[in-house]
Amino acid sequence: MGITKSDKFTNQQNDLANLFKALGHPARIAIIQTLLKRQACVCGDIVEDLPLSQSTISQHLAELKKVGLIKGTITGPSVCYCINASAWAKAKTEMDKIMSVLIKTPSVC
Amino acid sequence: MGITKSDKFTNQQNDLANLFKALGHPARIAIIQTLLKRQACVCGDIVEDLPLSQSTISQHLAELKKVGLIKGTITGPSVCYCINASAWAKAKTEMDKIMSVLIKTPSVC
DNA sequence: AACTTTTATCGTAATATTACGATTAAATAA
DNA sequence: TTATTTAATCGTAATATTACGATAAAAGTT
Repeated sequence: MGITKSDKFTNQQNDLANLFKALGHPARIAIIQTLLKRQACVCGDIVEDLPLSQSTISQHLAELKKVGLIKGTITGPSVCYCINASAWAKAKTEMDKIMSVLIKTPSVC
Repeated sequence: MGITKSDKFTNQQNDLANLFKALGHPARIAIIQTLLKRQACVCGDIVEDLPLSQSTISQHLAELKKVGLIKGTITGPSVCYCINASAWAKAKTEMDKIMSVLIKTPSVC
């Protein structure tokens, strides 16, 4: 059918998947890197940096904002975006939780 | 258009995005967790554990295998899947590289 | 008020993903 | 050889994502 059966999985599984999914596009990785590079992080700056149209960038920003990894503050006519450090810390904790076990798992086959 | 412009981004950005993307589905998170729980990790066991059909599970396994996070060994008529610990270690290193900077980034706005 | 700048949203088209049943292929068992 | 078992692949339909141009909305400027 093509619809992801979120209801069949736990909240923990869905949340973690949504977090990974938000980072599962090169443009969104690039946006994060741009936000790191520039301290002043106006939307227009990102559009200048990336080879995508303004509307597409806006969509990607919305997805990152949806999972809370970035936040945007309206400053006059423009919007200042930046990393939401506390959300990243929380995300890292969740990822580390599963990752630290995984790297220690012996390969049985 | 709807096609991801991979060619416009760096290999590092594409690789990292592909890694995250592979983990961006609750079924694939669940599969990883099943592989952790059971040491013997025959495909059929996973199908029993998850509320998805055999063919769908097989597709998800293929995606995880594509990015190298799991490996499968043919043992008779069945296939034994398991975590590829070294690939996870590499993935964790890549993720940590960007994550550790992010959690220290002050929120300017 | 009229204009400009900036970003979000709308409408759309193209591609990708998800899911399932049916079939195939490969190995074992009878 | 002929089943049987197991997993991958094929065919398909439905939904989601990606991307863009055009338009709208909101704030500042003249």
